[in-house]
Amino acid sequence: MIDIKLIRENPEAVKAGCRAKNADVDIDAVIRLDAERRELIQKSEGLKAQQNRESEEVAKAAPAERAAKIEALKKIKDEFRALEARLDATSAELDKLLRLIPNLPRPDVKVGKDDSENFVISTFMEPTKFDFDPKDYMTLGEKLGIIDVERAGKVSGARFGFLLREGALLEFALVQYAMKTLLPEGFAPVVPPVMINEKAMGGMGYLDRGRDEIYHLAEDNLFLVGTSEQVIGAMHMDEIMNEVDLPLRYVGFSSCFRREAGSYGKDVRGILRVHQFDKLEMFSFTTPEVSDKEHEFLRSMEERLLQGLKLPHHVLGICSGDLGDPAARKWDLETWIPSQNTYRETHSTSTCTDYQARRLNIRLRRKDGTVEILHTLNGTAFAIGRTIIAILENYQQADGSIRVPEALQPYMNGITVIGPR
RNA sequence: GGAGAGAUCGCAUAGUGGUCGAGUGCGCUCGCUUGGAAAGCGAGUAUACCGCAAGGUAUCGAGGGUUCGAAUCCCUCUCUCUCCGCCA
Repeated sequence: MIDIKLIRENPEAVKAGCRAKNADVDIDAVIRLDAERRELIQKSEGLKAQQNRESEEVAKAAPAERAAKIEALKKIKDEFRALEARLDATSAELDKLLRLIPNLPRPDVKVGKDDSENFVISTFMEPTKFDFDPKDYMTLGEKLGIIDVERAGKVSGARFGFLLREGALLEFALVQYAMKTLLPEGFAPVVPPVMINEKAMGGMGYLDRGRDEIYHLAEDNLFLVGTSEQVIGAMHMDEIMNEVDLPLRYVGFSSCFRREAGSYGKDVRGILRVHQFDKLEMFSFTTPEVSDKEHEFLRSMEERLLQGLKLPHHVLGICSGDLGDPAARKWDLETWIPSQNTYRETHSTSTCTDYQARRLNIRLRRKDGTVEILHTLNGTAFAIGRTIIAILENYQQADGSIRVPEALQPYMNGITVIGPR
């Protein structure tokens, strides 16, 4: 949610931001409803004040006058209730519209209509070259017995997978490697719940849009998280943090669940796009003035993690039209996938400025005692499945075996090459 | 899953229809005192919204109801704790 004051004071800037994000929202209606709401507040609170005042007099009144006073107050009570009903309706309507307004892009974000206008910022390493015919990760993974989607189909259905043996070990190695890299930077590790309630999921804004991506456990009214970002953000809702405790950084490890509704036909084979995968996610709470710097920092962490694995990748600047609602700026890291002869998204980092925090009511108390909304940011440390895909394909050898990236070797129980069984 | 108890201002507690947005203690902040500190003394110590301001309104787990008036009475829900069952 953006700040209503911003709309009052600078509606043109908000309209421009919505245009840049291809969001069709009626800002003028918001302004009208806001004015109406404030007028109703003044009227109803004035009436309430009168009622409160005169109610007190009832207690002091002589018994003879009491009945008459109470009779008069009954009228005020009815009037107040009518006004209150109008106020509630107006507020609800305003709130509904307000929630549809996306976060505004930061000034440095390129304006563009969709992903075709995203642009490469930097590139690390040349695409991997092979002096043999490289295979795709599924061919490699199945042959090595470390990925099994066929049996996953048997027990779960399409878009699930088993990671087995060295495949599973790679997951834990990635976790260890990421922790070793991130903990010295002040990230607190966290294993969050993956089932969250309606308030938390709604607070993160995922129920207004994209609801059909989310698994809902109807019997218990719980939702499966699509990313630990949803839990880590919500875990501090309705809290006021002290300025001295910021930035507060977490690195969360969790399974992530996505229905992938509407992605039929895309990436159907293998484990690139599945209903369940594990992910390490960075999350920061910061003061507003340092959030842009923190965003750069999260991106630098992502680059460091990928560079340590020596995986070819590039950094993509996401244009305004391709930003999600909460994001004010986003960078994606795409890693080279030889079998597809292209880069695929493995990492993404966004600053949500105060957009999520306002909905979640997460604030900061300055040293001088003033209170304001803080900023939230998130970034992928590793989407494990996709990173394993990139490792298998880029580190494959002519005989179908896989070299283990040096950075992961300390965590692989002595395994340096994953060979056929 | 069964039975019971509870949820008040950072913490601990008081408060059963009007003088309660709310007392007391602890904590914290500032001041006095001191060579310095402790103790002691004094003052302060929530958030949001509306309003140019004065000020007003709301919030005692959440939502609804009764009443001229609700922390206090009624209903629903959530969470916490204890015992039993089950379990990693």
